[in-house]
Amino acid sequence: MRKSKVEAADTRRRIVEAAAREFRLHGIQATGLNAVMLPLGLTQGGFYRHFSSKDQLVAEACSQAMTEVIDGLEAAARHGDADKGLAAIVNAYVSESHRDTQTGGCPLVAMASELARADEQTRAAATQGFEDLVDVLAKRMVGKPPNAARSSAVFAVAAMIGAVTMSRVVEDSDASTAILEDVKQHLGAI
Amino acid sequence: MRKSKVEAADTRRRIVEAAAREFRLHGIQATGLNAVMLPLGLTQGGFYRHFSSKDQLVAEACSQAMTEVIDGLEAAARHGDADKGLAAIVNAYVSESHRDTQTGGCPLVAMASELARADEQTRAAATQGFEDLVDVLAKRMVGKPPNAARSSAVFAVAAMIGAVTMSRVVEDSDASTAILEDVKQHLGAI
DNA sequence: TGTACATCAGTGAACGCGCGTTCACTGATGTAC
DNA sequence: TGTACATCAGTGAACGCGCGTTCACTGATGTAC
Repeated sequence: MRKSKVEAADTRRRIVEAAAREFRLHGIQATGLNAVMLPLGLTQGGFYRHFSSKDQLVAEACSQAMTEVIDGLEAAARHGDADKGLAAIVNAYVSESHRDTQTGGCPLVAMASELARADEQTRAAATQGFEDLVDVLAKRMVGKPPNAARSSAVFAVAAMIGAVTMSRVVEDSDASTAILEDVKQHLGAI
Repeated sequence: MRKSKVEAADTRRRIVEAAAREFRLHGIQATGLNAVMLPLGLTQGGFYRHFSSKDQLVAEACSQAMTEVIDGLEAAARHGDADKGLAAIVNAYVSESHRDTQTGGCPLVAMASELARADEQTRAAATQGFEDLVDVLAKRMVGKPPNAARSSAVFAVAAMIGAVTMSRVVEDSDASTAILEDVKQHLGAI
C-alpha cells in the first residue's frame, strides 16, 4: 500500500487543491474531509498522513487560493497597456465572471465570515493574501507617493471585496450586476 | 404547560433576538438550535412550535439584525449636524467598535459568506437589508441627482462592508485599524 | 548489487459527539355552550 | 358566570446522520548492511 515519496507529495498537493476548490464552493464548515478525499479516490483515514488537522488544511487551502487569485490578476494586468494594469485588475476582480466562479474566486469573498473566526494560521494566510492583493494594486498607482498609493489600494481592495460579496448575496440578477458596475465605475476615479 | 398567547409571542420574539445575536457571534452553521434555546430556559423540542425550520429562523434573525443596525445608524446620524449625517453614519459603521461588536454588528459582515449560500428567504432578507443600508446613505447625499446618489451609496456600502469584514480577518491590531482609517478617509471624499 | 528489515502512505472500521427534526406526552389556556 | 372540553406551548427522549479524529492493519517503498 505504501506510495513513493513523489506520489505522496503529489497526493498532498492534490488534497490542498481540491480543498481550495471545495472550501470556496461550499464554505469551510460545510465541507467535510470526505468531500475532499473521496473524489480524489482516497479515504478519510489517509488524510492524517499529510495534515495534523482540518484546520491545517484550511490554512494551506486559503494560501493556495490566494496565490491562484493573485496570479490571475497579474496575468490580467499583463494583457493590456502597462498604464491600464490597475483598471484591468479591478475589472477582472469586480466582474460577473468572478461572482459566478464557484470554485476559483477569491477566498476573502468566498469564506469571508468564516475566516474572521478561523484559527491563527488561517487568519495569517488570509491576512497575507489581503496584503498581497493590496500590493498588486498599490504598485500600479503611478504618480502617487507610496503611502497614498497603499492607502488608496487598501480602500480599493475593501470596495472590491465588498462588491463581489454583496453581488453574491443579492438574488436579483440586475441588482447584482448593478453593484459590480457601480463599484467599478467609482474605482475608475481612484 | 401551555403558555398564554402573549407569553408565546414573547417567547418567539426572544428566540429571534437570541438567534440574531448568536448567528452574528458564531456564524449560522456553527450555532445549533440548543445554543439559542437553552440560554432562554427552553428546550429544542419547543422550537418547532414557533418555526418550521432553522432556515426560517435564520431569515428572521437576519431581518431583525439588519433593522437593529439601520436604526443604530439613523440614531448616529441624528446626533450631529444635519449636513454631517453621512459622515456620522460612515464613522459609526467603519469603526473599531463595530469591528469588535461580536453580537450586535451588521449581519452582512458577520455572516457574509454564509448569506451568499443561504436559501431564498434569507437572501431576500439580506438583500432588503443591503438596499435599506444603501437608502440610508443615498438620501443624505445632498446635491446629487438621485441616480448618482444611489450609485455612490452602493459604492460606499460595498467599501464599508469590505472594510469591516477585512478588519475582522486581519489579526494585527494596527493593520486592522489602518484598514478602517483608510476607508473612512477615502469615503469622506465621496 | 542483493537481502533483510524498518518505514509509512493509504485503508476502512470505529470512537464520541452534536446536529436538525420528530413525536408522545403534560397541563395550563382558551373557548363553546 | 360556570363547566366541559379542545387546543397547543413547551418538555425531553429518540431518530438518522455526518462530522473530525484515532487506530490496527496492509504491503510497497526505502534503507542499512
